[in-house]
Amino acid sequence: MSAKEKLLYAASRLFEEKGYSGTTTAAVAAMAGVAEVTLFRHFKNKETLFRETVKQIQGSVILEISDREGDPDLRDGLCHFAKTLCRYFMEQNRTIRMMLFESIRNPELKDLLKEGPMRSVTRLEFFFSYHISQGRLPSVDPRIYADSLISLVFGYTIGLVSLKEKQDINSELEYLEDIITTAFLPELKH
Amino acid sequence: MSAKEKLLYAASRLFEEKGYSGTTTAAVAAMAGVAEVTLFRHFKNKETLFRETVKQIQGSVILEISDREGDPDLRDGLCHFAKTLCRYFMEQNRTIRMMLFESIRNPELKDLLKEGPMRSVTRLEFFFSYHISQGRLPSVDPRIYADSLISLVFGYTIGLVSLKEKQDINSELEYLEDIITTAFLPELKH
DNA sequence: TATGTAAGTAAGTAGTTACTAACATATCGG
DNA sequence: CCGATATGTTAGTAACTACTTACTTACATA
Repeated sequence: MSAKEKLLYAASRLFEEKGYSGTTTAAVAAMAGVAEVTLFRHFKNKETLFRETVKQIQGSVILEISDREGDPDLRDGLCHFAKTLCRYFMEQNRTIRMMLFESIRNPELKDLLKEGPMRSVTRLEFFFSYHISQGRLPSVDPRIYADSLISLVFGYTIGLVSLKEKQDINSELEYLEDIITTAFLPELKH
Repeated sequence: MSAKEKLLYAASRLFEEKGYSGTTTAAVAAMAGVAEVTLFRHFKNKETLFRETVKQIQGSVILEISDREGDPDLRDGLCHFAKTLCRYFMEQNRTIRMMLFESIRNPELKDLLKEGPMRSVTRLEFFFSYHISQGRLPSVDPRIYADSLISLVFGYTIGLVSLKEKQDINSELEYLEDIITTAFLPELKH
């Protein structure tokens, strides 16, 4: 692993935990096991390091949720989608929370934040428009369904990790399934 | 206004915008218009100032959402609740995002975060159990309904303010109403 | 053998940061 | 009016912070 890679890896862990101003260049270099001056040879300044770090964090996001797009069972597809998204938000929750905060002062981070969730909105829209075309849902703008499911899962997961002491992932996923079949599109239940 | 009050007010604005490590005691004192040493006479250290600030921020939260608890119209009550909550999350979004981030390193902040949203969960539970008792909803645990509505509104609002460039509050509230009547409990629609 | 490249070491700069000490002044209740 | 309490002023400290400079080492390639 090159020095630059080591620095980016260390930086991602530190920025994620301590945010921009809580992270020092000395700490990043130390965690990467390289000299601090090497950091400044690869990155013009701390700000540049932060930006490049954020880019590669978000670049590593792979959402493997598309494999149910043509699922014949709407309810199953929905639950699968929700659970996958929930797991993703859980894994990335610290990065997300950090970026949610840093984007207050650095609005261009919004674009990077969008890349993750927004891509899933498009995916979900396809999913819903397919099921609408099959007559399984009333023919309204599929974006409404997509937005609401993503909002629901996002809110549920971030609330979960931010408020609860300890989480048992499996029981949380089960509860999420309950929520979806009971309150979200309950007409699906039977 | 006493020096202490001025300090707490300035601190709340700065911590909310820049977080803990982005805020300096000098800046707080300057914004409050008092000498920095006065800050340390009222608060043992920066950490204490932060904690007391956070306490009073959350202490000022008044949720006036209870006035529809016995509403005969489930759909109207729900929309009213959701909109009120949405407005609250919008107003408080920077504080919420800051605390969501700071609670990564300072887990005791979770308790303070809970006070706001959690109180509304209880309120909502009453609302739903009333309508369940009236036979307007299937008799499941009302907490499921409460959790999902709060998750939905929370996720929607935080997503909104964090991703969108400019928000027109009224059209966002309308869209939220669409979401609720279309995707959340759609059986209410008629 | 010569040269370029990536990394290290060591030292330092200029500014910031949380926090303290000592002393002076203002304000206010009794 | 007195005395206590609150606040200001000034100065300082020790550590930290982002970033720079000058020079060195190791290795690969021409």
